[in-house]
Amino acid sequence: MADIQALIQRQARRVTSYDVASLAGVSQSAVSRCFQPGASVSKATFARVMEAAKALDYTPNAAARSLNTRRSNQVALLVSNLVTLHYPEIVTELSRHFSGHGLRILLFSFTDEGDIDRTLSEVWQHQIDGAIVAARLGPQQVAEFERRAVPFVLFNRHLRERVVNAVVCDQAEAARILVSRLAAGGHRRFALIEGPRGSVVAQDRSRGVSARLAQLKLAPPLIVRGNYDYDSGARGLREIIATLGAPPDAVICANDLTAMGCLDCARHDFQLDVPGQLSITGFDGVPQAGWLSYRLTTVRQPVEQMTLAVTEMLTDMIAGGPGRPQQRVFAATVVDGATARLGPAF
Amino acid sequence: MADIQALIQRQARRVTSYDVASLAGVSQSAVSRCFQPGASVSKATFARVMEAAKALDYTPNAAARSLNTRRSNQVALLVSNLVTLHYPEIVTELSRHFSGHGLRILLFSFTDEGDIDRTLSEVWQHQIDGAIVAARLGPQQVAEFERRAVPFVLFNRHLRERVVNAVVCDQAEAARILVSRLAAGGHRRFALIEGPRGSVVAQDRSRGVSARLAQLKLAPPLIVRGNYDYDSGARGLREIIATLGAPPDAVICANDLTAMGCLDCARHDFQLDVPGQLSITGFDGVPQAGWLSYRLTTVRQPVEQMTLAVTEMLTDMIAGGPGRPQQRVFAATVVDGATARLGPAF
DNA sequence: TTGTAAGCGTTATCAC
DNA sequence: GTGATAACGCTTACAA
Repeated sequence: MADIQALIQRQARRVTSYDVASLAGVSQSAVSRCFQPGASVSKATFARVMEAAKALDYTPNAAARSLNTRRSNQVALLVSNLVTLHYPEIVTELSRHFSGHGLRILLFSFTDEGDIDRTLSEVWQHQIDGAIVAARLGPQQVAEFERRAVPFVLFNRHLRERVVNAVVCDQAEAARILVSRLAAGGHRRFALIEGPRGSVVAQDRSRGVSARLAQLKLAPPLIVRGNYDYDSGARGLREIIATLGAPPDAVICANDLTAMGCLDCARHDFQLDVPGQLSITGFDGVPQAGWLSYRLTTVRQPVEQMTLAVTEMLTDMIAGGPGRPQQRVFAATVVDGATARLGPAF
Repeated sequence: MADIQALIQRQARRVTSYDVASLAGVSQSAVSRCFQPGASVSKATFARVMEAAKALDYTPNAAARSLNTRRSNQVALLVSNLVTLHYPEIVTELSRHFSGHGLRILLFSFTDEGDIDRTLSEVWQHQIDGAIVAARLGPQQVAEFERRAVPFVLFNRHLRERVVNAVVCDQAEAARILVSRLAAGGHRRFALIEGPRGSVVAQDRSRGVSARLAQLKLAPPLIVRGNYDYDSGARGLREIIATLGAPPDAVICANDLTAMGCLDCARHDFQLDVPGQLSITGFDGVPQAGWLSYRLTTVRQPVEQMTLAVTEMLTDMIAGGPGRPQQRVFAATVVDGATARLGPAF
């Protein structure tokens, strides 16, 4: 008893496996084994060790463990804050999924995507077991991941140059389907409010739109630049109407946020009937798009499935070595809302 | 040169400070010093070491470092996903602020707040330097933080029993002001769509509303339970109207999301003129509340200031020991939108 | 099954 | 300013 008290006293100095060992009357390595998954310990020792551990409030020191296992059980999540604002759920979803595999998320977020190099140098300091990258990554940065043999998966990004591990949603295909159905609904004159220049996703969407319009022998869209935010919608629409002198048949917005801004501007500022006089569509399928005031016609990305795929890919790589790079592509689905006159899905 | 090549070859096995030392022709401890802030190294050695480090792509091993400094430079962020959905920005904001102090955020998120105990046992494994808790924490859990001498700050939570380190927004006061101005605007019959039972913030808001109404000698509000989400708004309003047989003068919603759901339901389903026939208010001041379709009358929490305060408090504690517990209270401000007839601020 | 002892890659404490 | 050397708290052969 006095023994326990003495040890508890020392606890301010941190309880180690030695303390537990001496209280339980076993060796330190026995204690260590008790805290490992498939160890070889007798029922009796295990019980005594656990009792002692509980009495002392002992928890293994992760730093020491990771020092010789060379695994930190930590995964870096690199996100630009654009991502967190649009899909707040992916951060917590990833955290939940990974914690099921005993992995924790170490967060690296940044405003300016140019900061990525500085961020990466911070990343290397931590002995992360892998990384999820939901931000722009250049070829030389990808090369650094490979040189350091750190498993990584890109989220909704890809490299044009070659295949790297990535989970993406087929944006161009989504755009094609959307345009097809709008065309089938009778729209002829299109405008497009683009996303920010730096975004590959935005580029894919824009290209998909233009490509499909060309295929259908329709006039190319009037393109104005946006920034993925709510205000871009109103700014974009004003610019479009100013340029054309009248509303087009349809405005395709780079994402839902922009579309909702555009919609509000069309209705409140221009008193336009949407979709009577003008169709407006978004991309993403965020929860707000479903709200009664919007019921936006959009294209939904299967975010939940995508985060699951990321988890699966990364944990596999961590467990079993590199394997060959693969890209998992998910299809988006059109959400037939109340802001566009879509033709049949044929 | 051959030397460098040999070392680079071995890099697959991980570059250590010894590798750098031997390449630079100095001792290992010299290398170590070069990577410490206020070390004592000559310009010459520093230069040579850095050159060698760059050549080998050396980065200090954080696990080893934290093993004997007893600091991981990691801070745990405990959030229920309610928080992340409502304030997606706080996660990235905290990450940004802390990274300015050389601290990284280790994310612990959970759906069910009951999971907190299991989560905490995971937290202790990592040698975190501190914790931010944006989730419900009971007295015994607070005690555990204290017993383990882990600095922590509660975000928008507090303990009824005693003062612990916390950054909060004065919800009750916010509710009082809101009710006062609604009363000054001529409202007499109030209804309240509450937040989830478990939320202290929601409770404070409810109590503030009831207390102020009582003070003003107005009838107590009709209270219906909600869940902080968009659907709660419509469900709540239907229940209120069913119970009263007619709309009240004002519906105070526990948060913006609920208020927007309530607003949409009032306008689209009940064809009510808001704020002509009915006033609706929220709490929080989320970005969506400002959108043209809503222009919600609400009460804004100074989230940015609050995250800054958290950062300051926690980094101070990490640097300078415990200090005495303090609570930093911020005031909310009424956002005079277009969904309620508010009286003067007097 | 259990104990002994050698790392893991740093930082910290000394002499020099 | 610099270089030995002892921690830090664990995992992991290897021997018993």
